[in-house]
Parts: sequence; C-alpha cells; structure tokens
Amino acid sequence: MPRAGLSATAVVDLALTVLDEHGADAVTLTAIAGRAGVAAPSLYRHVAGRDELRALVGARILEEMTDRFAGAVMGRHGADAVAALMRAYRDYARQYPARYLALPLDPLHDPALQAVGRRQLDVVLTALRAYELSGSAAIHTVRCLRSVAHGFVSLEAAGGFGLPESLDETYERLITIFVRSLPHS
Amino acid sequence: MPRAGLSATAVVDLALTVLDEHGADAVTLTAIAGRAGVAAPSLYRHVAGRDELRALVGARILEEMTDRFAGAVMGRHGADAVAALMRAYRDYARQYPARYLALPLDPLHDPALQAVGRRQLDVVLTALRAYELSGSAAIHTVRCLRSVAHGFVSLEAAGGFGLPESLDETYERLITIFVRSLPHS
DNA sequence: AGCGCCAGCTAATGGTCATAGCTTTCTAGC
DNA sequence: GCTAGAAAGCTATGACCATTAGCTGGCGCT
Repeated sequence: MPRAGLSATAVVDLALTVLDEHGADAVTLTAIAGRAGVAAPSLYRHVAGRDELRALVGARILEEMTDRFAGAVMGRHGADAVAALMRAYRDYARQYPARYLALPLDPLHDPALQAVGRRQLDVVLTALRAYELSGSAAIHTVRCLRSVAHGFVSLEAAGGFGLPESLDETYERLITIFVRSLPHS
Repeated sequence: MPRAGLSATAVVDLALTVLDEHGADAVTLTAIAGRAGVAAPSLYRHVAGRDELRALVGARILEEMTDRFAGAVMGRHGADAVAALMRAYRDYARQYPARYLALPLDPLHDPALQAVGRRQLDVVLTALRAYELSGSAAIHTVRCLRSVAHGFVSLEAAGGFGLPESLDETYERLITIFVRSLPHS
C-alpha cells in the first residue's frame, strides 16, 4: 500500500479544485478523499474535520486575494491605486467565482484569520494613502470601498445580473463613483 | 392521530423561524418537522423536497423585501426616495440577518422567482424615476445601487465589520456617495 | 538493519435527505 | 347520518456524509 503523500496543504489544494469544478456543496470529505486516491477517514490525519477544512480553505482564499491586491497596488498612487485594487478584486472573483463566494466575510472575528485580515486591511489602506485619511475617516472609507467592490463582485459571481448590459461598464462606473467620492480630485 | 393542519405556507413559515433562530445550516427537514410536531416524511405532502423548500423560502424573503421597499418609496421622489429605499434595504437585513444571507441573488435566472425579481426591479426604477434615466443608463444605475446596498448589508449581516466605528455613519456615507453620483444634484 | 512513528486502512455509528407503501382522518355527496 | 375517496400522516428503508476507534504496514532515523 503505497502512501499518497498528503498534507494539510495538499488537502486544501484538492478542496479548492473540487470547489472550482463542482461548487461549494460538492466540497465534501468523501469527494476530496476520492480525488486524493484515499479513504475518507484518512483525511483526518491532516485536517481535524469538515469545519477546520472549511476554515483552512477560507484562509487560503483570503491569502490569495491579499497577495494579488498587494501586487496590484504596488507602484501606484491615488486614484490609480484605488482603481487597480478594485479591478484586481473583481478579477479574482471572475477567475474563481466559487472561491469568492466561499470567502470568509468576517476575518477579523476569527482568530485564525485575523492576521491575514489585518494584512488585507493594510493593503487597502496603502492604496488609499495618497488621500491622507485620518483614523476614523480611513475606516469608513475602507468600509465603503469594500462594500462597493464586494457588492458588485458577489452579485456577479452569483450570476446576479440578469440583463444583457455590459458588466464591465457597470463596474467602471462604480470605480468612478467611488474614486470621485474621495477627497481632492 | 390528530392532523397538524400544515400547508406549504405553514412549512415555509416554520422554515423562516428556524432560519432566524438557528441559522441557515439548521434549516433541515427534520428540524422543521420537529417544530411542526410531525414526522419528517410528512413534509413531502406540502413541499417537493429540500430544494423546493429552499426555493420557496427564497421567494418569500424576496417578496417580503419587495413589499417593504415599495412602502418606503411610496410618496417620495428623487434623493429622498433613493435614500429611503437604501435604508429600508438595510433595515430588513438588520431585522432578519439570516434571511438576508439566504436571499437568492439571481432571481431573474429562476423561473419561479422572475416575477418577484422584476417587481423588485420595478420598485427600484420607481425610486429612480425623478432622474429620468434612459434604458441602458437606468440598468447601470440600478446595478450600482444594488451593488452598494447589497455589499454593505451583506457584510454587516455576516458580521463582516470588525472595527468599532459606527456602522450607521458608514452607511449614510454610502447613501451620500451614491445619491451624489446621480444626474442633476 | 531494525525500530518506531504515523499515514492510511477497515468497520461501525449517527445524522440527513429521500422514497415507498400503508393507515387514518376529514369531507363531499347522497 | 353514512360512506367513499382524497388528503395527511405514519413506519420502514436506503443512500450519502462526517466522524470515531482500532489495526497494519511503509518509511525515516539511528
């Protein structure tokens, strides 16, 4: 009986594959085990159970997104940085709609996600740095940015826009609306 | 064996109660049957199964929201109507966070929800009537409004705002940002 | 070379959805 | 009132999933 050479990371990788291909409901320990060529209980050597697996998948998604955002913001300033961040946000969800819908929305309330959550918050604050927002105003602005981006992107990922008008145009309008709401410009 | 006097409507009522009290994952046929004082298979006399139940619950939520929106918009015009609509949107989700998170996001793609979905769209268009938007511009504007409201509200319902700043203030800012993006004013 | 750890196995339990087929209650029509 | 039949409920059964317990054998380390 040759070993499969699994690990927590490998299990999460397989979970993401199943998630992308068959949707959130198909992410079952049995399905992952099948794809790993292993019996379902064997997965318990690597993850504590379904709940922990879900948490790990959520953390991975949050990390992937944060990395992309950091890359998009790097080297840009002001409206450019904000627009690039918002486009990167949408691009992730278009590439991986099912992952986006599995994104944990309250990272700061989960000890296991707090670190990544704060890092993502920092990236967004970096994108807004040119606007020199003070503490509380910065928080409200970040929340507005997140609301606008998450709102459009989650609706798009869920197939929530039924009419044929261009989604690119709608999103560019949202970017414009948000950027224009910022100080100065 | 006295009859429980169930009906599809009553089953959906019970499902909403369970949803509100114990969250989406707790909405199981067994739980609903228990609350009705009935064995689980008996529910199949009233709903075709778990999927249809979910669809009926989604339709009910969509209807409830649409009714409230219609009431909020009635008798108002322009920015007032838009702001009232957006506040009614958030109020529903604050009163019933679990219901909001179970809201079907793509009603226009589901034959059973198309009618309510269109009615909700009409209500939003009514709120925007003062701005005299032409066909395609109206669609983009409705999408932006929906994105902004859904984004904030779904994050709030999911506990997604970890920091202590006032959520009322953040939402009022979003309303202002959106209203200012409309023509004229 | 061999020893021990640990990955992976089988077997078994309990929960959920779903279906089949039987029994009881209510009600409409006489 | 009485009686059929439709409607509402039941028990029993089976599939699938997560999880636990206890066993076995491959692989790394000395």
